[in-house]
Amino acid sequence: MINTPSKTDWREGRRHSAHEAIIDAAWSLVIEEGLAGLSLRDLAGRAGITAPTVYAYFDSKNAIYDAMFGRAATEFEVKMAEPYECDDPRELLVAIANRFSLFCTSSPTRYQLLFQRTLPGFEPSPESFAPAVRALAGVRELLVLNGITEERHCDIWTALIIGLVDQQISNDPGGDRWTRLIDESVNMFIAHCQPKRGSRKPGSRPARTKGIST
Amino acid sequence: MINTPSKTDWREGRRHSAHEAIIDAAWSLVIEEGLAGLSLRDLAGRAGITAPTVYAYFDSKNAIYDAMFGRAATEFEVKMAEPYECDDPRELLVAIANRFSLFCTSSPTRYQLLFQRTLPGFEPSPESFAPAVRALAGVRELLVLNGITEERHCDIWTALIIGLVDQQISNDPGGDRWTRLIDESVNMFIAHCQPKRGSRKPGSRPARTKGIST
DNA sequence: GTCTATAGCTGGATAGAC
DNA sequence: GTCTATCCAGCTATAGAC
Repeated sequence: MINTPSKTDWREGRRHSAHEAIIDAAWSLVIEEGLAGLSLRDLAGRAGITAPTVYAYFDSKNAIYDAMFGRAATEFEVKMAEPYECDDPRELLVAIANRFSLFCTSSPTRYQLLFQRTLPGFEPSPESFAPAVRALAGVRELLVLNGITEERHCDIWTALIIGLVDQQISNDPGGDRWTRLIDESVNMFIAHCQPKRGSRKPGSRPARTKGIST
Repeated sequence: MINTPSKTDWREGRRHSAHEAIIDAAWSLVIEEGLAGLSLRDLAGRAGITAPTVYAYFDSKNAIYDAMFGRAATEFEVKMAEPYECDDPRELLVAIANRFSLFCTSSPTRYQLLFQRTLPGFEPSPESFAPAVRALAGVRELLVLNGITEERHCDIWTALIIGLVDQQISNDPGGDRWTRLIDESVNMFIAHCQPKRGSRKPGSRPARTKGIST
């Protein structure tokens, strides 16, 4: 259903199909009412249609969540793929962590849908999930640039950044009590993963890549 | 309501009041159906009573969540306060992190209620929250034992451990991909917070305590 | 595609007899 | 305290006219 936009030009002609307008309304609604507060009535009202009309575009409520997930994942990929202004590998790591943090804190609801699995019975489709996977592969590349290739170090990285973001959103929403610790945390992380680094060029560290792939 | 057990012996005589039995049923239900899947009908059925009878013990559904939160917080306090078998401050940190991790992963639903705020419109009462605060104060003490007193270091600690637990529960439920990294992560953390420590006795490091209290 | 109307269900919460 | 019966609100989803 999502992949069959009925041949009308929903990309060239109007730039904004009814399909997209519904997802617009859905996002504006869940940002106010929470992820679980999405009802088809309210959604339709906000989109300027009636509830049954929604079913002309989506098969079910979960299909709407899936489209919302897909948009969020695409936004994630686009945001993370923007060019960086620095070259130093360490600063790149700080930059990507800050960018990730900003992406998450700027919309906790989006963060909740993308990275926490709180909706009962909802699983994103592979198509909606794909952009997020690509974005995370980009993160992995930056770690490699810093000579960090071991699986467990990558896992510590993701845990560290997610932990900072999670604490920020949960315990100091709107503030910066945890996000301001990103720079220091990256230093801690790098110092651990590159203990013997002096002034050598990064990326030249021979590290065996053991462990499973993600 | 919780603090007025109507004078009957709900601690000596039967060891298990009806009040407690309902919370038992509530927990067994949400563990199967998820936190949001708690309905008064199902709950009553599981407790061997009818739905209206629940209102003889709790004023509302949120009051039930609050009692569930209170029990979880007490379990948390009890578990974290158990004596440790080691004396070395670093090993104490590893032990407490592992204990916390085990507590969370052994019941993701309980973790979700206690540490993630996912229930719309529910806020635990101060009385239910108190045990969790006391338990976290114990964690702080262990950090001080390691000479870690600065606010930002404590915040990095909580973020790091929460991040490991969160990734474990979200991306490898039932496994140990992230929890097995606790020991190494504690090393990373301590190396950062105690950079100049040689063989000096821990706890004697003079550190100014700046920052707000929690 | 969009509407009105409504089915069918589940939820929290209450009334009142016993 | 516990029950039966019920209210009322909300939800997803469908039927069928236009």
